[in-house]
Amino acid sequence: MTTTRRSERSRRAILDAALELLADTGYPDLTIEAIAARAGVGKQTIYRWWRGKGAVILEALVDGGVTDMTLPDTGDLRADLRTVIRATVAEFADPKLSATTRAITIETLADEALAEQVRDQLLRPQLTAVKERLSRGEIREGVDLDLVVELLFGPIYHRWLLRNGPLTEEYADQLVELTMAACLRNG
Amino acid sequence: MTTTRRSERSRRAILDAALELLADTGYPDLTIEAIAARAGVGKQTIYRWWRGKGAVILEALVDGGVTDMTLPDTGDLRADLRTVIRATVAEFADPKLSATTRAITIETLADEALAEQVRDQLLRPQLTAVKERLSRGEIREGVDLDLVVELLFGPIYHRWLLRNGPLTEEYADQLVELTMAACLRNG
Amino acid sequence: MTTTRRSERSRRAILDAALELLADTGYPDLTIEAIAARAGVGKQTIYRWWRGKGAVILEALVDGGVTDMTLPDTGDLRADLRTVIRATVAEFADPKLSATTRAITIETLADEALAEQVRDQLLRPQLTAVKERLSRGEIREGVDLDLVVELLFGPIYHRWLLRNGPLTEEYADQLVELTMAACLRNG
Amino acid sequence: MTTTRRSERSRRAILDAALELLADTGYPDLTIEAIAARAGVGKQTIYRWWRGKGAVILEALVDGGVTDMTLPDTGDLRADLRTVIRATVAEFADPKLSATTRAITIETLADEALAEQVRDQLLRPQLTAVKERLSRGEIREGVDLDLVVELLFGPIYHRWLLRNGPLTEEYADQLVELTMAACLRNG
DNA sequence: GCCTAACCGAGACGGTACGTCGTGTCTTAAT
DNA sequence: ATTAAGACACGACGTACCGTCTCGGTTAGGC
Repeated sequence: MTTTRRSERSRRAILDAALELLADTGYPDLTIEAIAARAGVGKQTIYRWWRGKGAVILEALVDGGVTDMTLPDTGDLRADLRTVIRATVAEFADPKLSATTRAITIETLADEALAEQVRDQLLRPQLTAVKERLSRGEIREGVDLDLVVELLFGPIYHRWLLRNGPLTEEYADQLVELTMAACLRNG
Repeated sequence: MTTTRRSERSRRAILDAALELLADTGYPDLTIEAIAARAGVGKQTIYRWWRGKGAVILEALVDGGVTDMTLPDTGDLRADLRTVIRATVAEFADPKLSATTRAITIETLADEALAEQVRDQLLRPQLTAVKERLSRGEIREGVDLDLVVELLFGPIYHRWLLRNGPLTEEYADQLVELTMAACLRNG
Repeated sequence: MTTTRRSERSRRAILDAALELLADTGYPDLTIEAIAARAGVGKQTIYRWWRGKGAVILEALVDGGVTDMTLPDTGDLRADLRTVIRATVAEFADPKLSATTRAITIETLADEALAEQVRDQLLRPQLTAVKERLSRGEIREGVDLDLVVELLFGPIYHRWLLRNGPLTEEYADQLVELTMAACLRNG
Repeated sequence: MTTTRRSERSRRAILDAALELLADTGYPDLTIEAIAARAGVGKQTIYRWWRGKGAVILEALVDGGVTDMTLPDTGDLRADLRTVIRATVAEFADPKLSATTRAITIETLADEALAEQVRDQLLRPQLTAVKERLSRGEIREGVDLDLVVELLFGPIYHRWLLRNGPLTEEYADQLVELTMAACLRNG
C-alpha cells in the first residue's frame, strides 16, 4: 500500500484560505485562483486533491466541525425540540452563518456527486439525531419519523431559501407546536 | 422628454432563446453570449434591459405563464390538497420541469433583488392560492395559515433540494395526512 | 436646383467639438460618438455629411484657417526662407500644434481619398507659396523647384515623424544653408 | 526568484500569423483576436508579452530581418548613393513593401515608446550606414552629416507619405544630384 | 401663413473587437 | 513524487464604438 505524500501543510492552508475567502467575498465570487493565491499554493495542488471549489468548501466545513450536534434529552420531547429548532432558526437567521449554508446549497443544486457527500456528512447526522430523539417520544403509530423530521426542517429551509418571511423564535415555537400536533399520540 | 423605444421583437427573441437554451444545456452552462447569438441579437441589447442571465430567465418563465395555478375546490379540503401536493411532488420529481426550478433557485440564492421578484411573481401566487383554499376549511383556531402552507411545501423543497429521499405519490399523501392532523379542527 | 437644408448650427458645433476633443484626447482616441455627444448632435447628422472622423477633422482644420500662409519677400531669398523654415520647425516642435499634423498624417496614411483633399487644401498652398518665392530667386538652371521645396520640408517631416532628433532653430538654419548651397547659382 | 518560461513556439506562431494577416488584410483591419486565432493561441498570451498590435508587428518585422542593409562602396560616392536611393525609392513605390512601412509609421505616430524602438532597431541602422559611407567622401567641412542623410531620405518620406508626386528613378537621381551639390567639396 | 418634406436630437439596434478573468492542463525547478 | 509558480489554450465576461435604423419634434421652403 502506498502512502500519500500529500502535504498536510498545504491542505490546511487551502482549507483555511477557502473559509476566509468565503467570509470575505461570498460564495459566487469565490475562485480557485484566489484560494491558491491566498493559501500560497499552486493551483495544481488544489486540482490534484479536489474536484472543484464546492469540494474544497465542503471539506473545509466538515473539517471545521460544523457537523457536531448533540441533542438534549430532558424527557420532555416538545421542550427538547423547541431548543433544537430555535437554534436552527437562529442559525439560518444569522447572515454570517447563513452564508455557509448558501454555499453548500448552491453546489448541491449543481452537482449530484457533491450533494451525496453533503447529505451523508453534514445533513444526515443532524436529521438522524432529531429522528432518534423523536423515536423516544410518544409518537402516534404509523407515522413516518423521517417525514416528521422534514416537517420540522423543511419549512425553515423553504422560508430561508426563498426569503419568504422572518425567521424568529416565535416562528420556531409555532413550528414545533404544529408538528407535535401532527404526530404526538395525544394530539 | 425621451421615450424609450424598446424593440418587442428583440425581447421575444431573447426570452425564447433563453428558454430553449435552458432546456438544451442546463442553467449552469447557460451563457449570455449564447442567448444573444441564438436570438440574433447584440449582447448589449441584453445587458441594456436585464441585469444578468438570472433576470432573463426569470422574465422568460414569468412571461411563459408558469405562474398559472388554479386550485380545485370540491368541498373536501383533504382531497383537494392531495391533488395539489401530488402535482407539486410530480413536478419536482420530473427532471425536465425540475431544471427550471433549479435555475431560479440558484439565482435566488445569489441575488437578493432577484429573489424578491421570484417571491412576488412566482412563489406568492401559488402559496396564496393554497392558503386561500385552506381558509375555507375546518382549521383549528389560532393556527397560522402561512405556516400550514409551509408545512406542505417546505418538506418537498427540502427533500428535493438536498436529494434526501424519493418524491413519490405516497410521500405526497403522507405529507397531506400529517399536515391535516396538525391543523384540522377534528385532528 | 435644390437648396440644402443643412443646419449650419450643427455643422459648427460638430467642427468645434471635433477640435476640442482632438486637443483633449488626441486623435487615436477620438470617436464619432464623442464628437456627437459633445456637439449635442445626433450621430446620424455626422454620418450624413462626412465620411468618417478623418473627414470631420480635415474640414475642421481647413475651416479653422490653418491654411493661411503668406511668405515674406524682402529680396533676400536666404533670409526669407530662414524665416519660413524657422516657423515651420517651431510649429512641428510645439506639441500642441503638432497634434494637428499628426491627426491628418494618420488619416492620410490610411485613406487615399482623404489624402487627396489634404494635399490640395492644406499641403499644396504652402508648398506652392514657397516654390513661388524660390522662382524669384537666383536658382541654378535645370533645378526642379518642386524638389528644392521638398529638400526644405522633407527633412523636417522625417525628423519629426520618426522623432529622429531635436527640431531647433539651428537645425532650421543649417537646413536652409545646405539647401541654398544645393540650388543657388552662386553656390 | 522566478524564471519566466516563455513559449518560443507561441512567439513564432504569433509573429508569423501577424505578418500573414498584415499581408492579407492590411494594417488598419488587423486584429489581435485574428492574430490569436490564426496562431492558435490564446489572446492572453499576446497581451502578456506585447503592448498592442503595433508592438507585435514591429517585433515581427525586426525578427524577419527587414533591418539588413549593406551599403556598396565603389569609391564613387555619388554612384553609391544613387544605388541606395534608387533602391529606397523603389521600395516606397512598391505598394506591397510600402504597406509594411505604413504600418510602422502609423504606430510610430501614435505611440512614443514604440517610436523609440522603431528608431533604434529599424531606422538608425539604415541611416547610420549611409552616414558612415558619407564620412568617407569628399564632404565640405562644417557640414553636418546627419543633416545630409536627412536631405536624402526626408524628401522621399515626405513625397510618399503625402502622396505628393511620383517616386521614380529620375526622382532618385535628381535627389542625389542636388544633395551632392549641397555638400560635396567640389560643388 | 400653411403644408410638407427634409433635417434634426436621441438613442436602440446587430455587430465586432476590445482587454480581463477564471478555468483546468501543462511544464519547470526546487525540495 | 509532490510542491509553488505561473504560462498556456480556451471561452465568457461586460464595455466601447461602429454604422444603420427608427422615432417624434422642429424648421424652412414652395405654394
